[in-house]
Amino acid sequence: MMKIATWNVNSIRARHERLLAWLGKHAPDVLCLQELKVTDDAFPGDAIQQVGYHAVVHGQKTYNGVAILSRAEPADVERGMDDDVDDPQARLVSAVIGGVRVISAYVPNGQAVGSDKYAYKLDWLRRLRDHLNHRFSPSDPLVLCGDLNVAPDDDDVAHPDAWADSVLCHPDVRDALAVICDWGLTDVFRQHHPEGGLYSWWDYRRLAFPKNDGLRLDHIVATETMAKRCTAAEIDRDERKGSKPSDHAPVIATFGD
DNA sequence: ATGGTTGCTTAGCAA
Repeated sequence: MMKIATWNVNSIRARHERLLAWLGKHAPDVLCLQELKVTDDAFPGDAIQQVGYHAVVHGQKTYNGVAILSRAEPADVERGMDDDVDDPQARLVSAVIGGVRVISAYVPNGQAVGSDKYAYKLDWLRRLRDHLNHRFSPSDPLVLCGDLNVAPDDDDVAHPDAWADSVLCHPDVRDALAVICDWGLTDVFRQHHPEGGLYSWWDYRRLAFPKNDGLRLDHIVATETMAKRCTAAEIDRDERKGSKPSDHAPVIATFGD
């Protein structure tokens, strides 16, 4: 059994205590993190090691930054994408853990449709598809986890009309994510929750969480061999409660042997 | 009610 989780912590400094508590409570085999907002040297690797986890870190000051925590030792670590683009933003890291290629991704938000940041988002998603194609095979045991900053369907959005054609829901970003999944990846959360109406992100503003005015932006997508092994998936909504939560809740998937 | 939050870094940006 292998429990793989993903969580956009929105600053690992601000979420240090919550992260350690969460690891203790849920004991995942793997936890992909996004939005660390620290450089590698400021990552709390010692505290994480003390609770039994290895850490592979691709950090960045102030913005972005991704990591993979794992009980088993990680191998074949890759940072960023293997392409010609000189991209200073730390948004992708991957490693092989227990024979499974695990990728932690923080897809650009895109800010506003039509902006430079939006163009970068679409290009980044296109590059990710090319990277998968170039580096890996759909027949590999592979799991892509992260804040993908796309709500795949209207039933992943509490108020789809309010978010229509936003950077999180625009047909262009939904298509770009579909192109990635067409490579050979299945949304394992959706596999276990076809009903919709379940969210992983709620804006800090406007009482969005108490009103459950959320979107499902954080995903675990897996190649067929892994999707077939996935026995359960959940969003840990409780982690969004209480004092000083991240605006994202963790997503957890369980894989049988 | 034309709003509201958080984090990083210090007044403005990003989400």
